[in-house]
Amino acid sequence: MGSSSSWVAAAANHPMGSSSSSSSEWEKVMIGELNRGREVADQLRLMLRHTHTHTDVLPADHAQEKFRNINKETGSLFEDGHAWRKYGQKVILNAKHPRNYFRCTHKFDQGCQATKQVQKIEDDPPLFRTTYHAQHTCKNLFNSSHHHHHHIIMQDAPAEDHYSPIMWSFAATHHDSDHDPKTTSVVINNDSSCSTATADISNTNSTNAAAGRHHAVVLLKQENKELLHHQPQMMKSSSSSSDATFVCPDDPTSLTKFDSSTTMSSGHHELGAFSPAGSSDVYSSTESTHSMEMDMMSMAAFDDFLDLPTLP
DNA sequence: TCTATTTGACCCCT
DNA sequence: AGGGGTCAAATAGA
Repeated sequence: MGSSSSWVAAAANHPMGSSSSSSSEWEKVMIGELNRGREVADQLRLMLRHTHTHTDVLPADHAQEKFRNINKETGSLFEDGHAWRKYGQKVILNAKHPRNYFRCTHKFDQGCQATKQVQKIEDDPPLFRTTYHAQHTCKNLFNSSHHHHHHIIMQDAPAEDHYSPIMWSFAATHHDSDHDPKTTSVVINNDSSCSTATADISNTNSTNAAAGRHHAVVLLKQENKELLHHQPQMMKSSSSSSDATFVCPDDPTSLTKFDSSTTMSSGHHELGAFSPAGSSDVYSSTESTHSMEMDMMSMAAFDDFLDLPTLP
């Protein structure tokens, strides 16, 4: 599993790894977490047995080989981490449903040539075919080169305890152009322990922050991991110009917990369908000035998520 | 006002 | 001619 080895690399580069006595311990924790992740991934696969995903490499001449198309069939629409813009819809001969055409949002500002087509090809059970047509060349944090996530900076993680890596994924929309979209800090506070993990994420696209998607890996103490499933966390988002708390633990309406039975409309929230209840809950919240959505998923779900859109 | 989606027009290929 | 992919004007929404 390619992304798994990248996490080991991330662990080695982690500030915690500088303490030699704890680095093997840390590695053990990571490997244990990854094994658990694999188990959950298997469960996920079972749950999604209608979501059979296969890769279909079209026969093409060798000159076109680097533009191989990827064909995926899934039981639901899924968020693949890229910013897409719909530019067409066509009725297809002998097809029940129209074909939808998307191109990368960064086609013009970065010259990214990636496109995809999405078409519902079955009603009951629902089945969607997604065909990717070119590699992304745009500078998104969450693009196909997911082997470089270890550059995410993590701080304030004491070395002597057990930690679980948690992937936080959020989309941020800055309606206010005064906000500096280049750096966002996420602080997660466990109110029981007050342990804090901070991740700084660089948004490389300052002109189109609305399309930016941020990902942070934070470490939470194992004994606090249960809290994460039952109780909202205090989170803060800070930019250069202001600090804003966008999830308030005292206001349950500011944080919505999704489970696998929840019907979700946007592609972003389709991730909920990948989350078995109890092991990978997905939270979402909206704050008025930042309009920030946040998901939490287990490493297993994250790996699954990563593997879906991967191109050769 | 700015960005995303919708939808008929247009264009290329077979 | 017509099927499928893209364009772009109109429209929607934030």
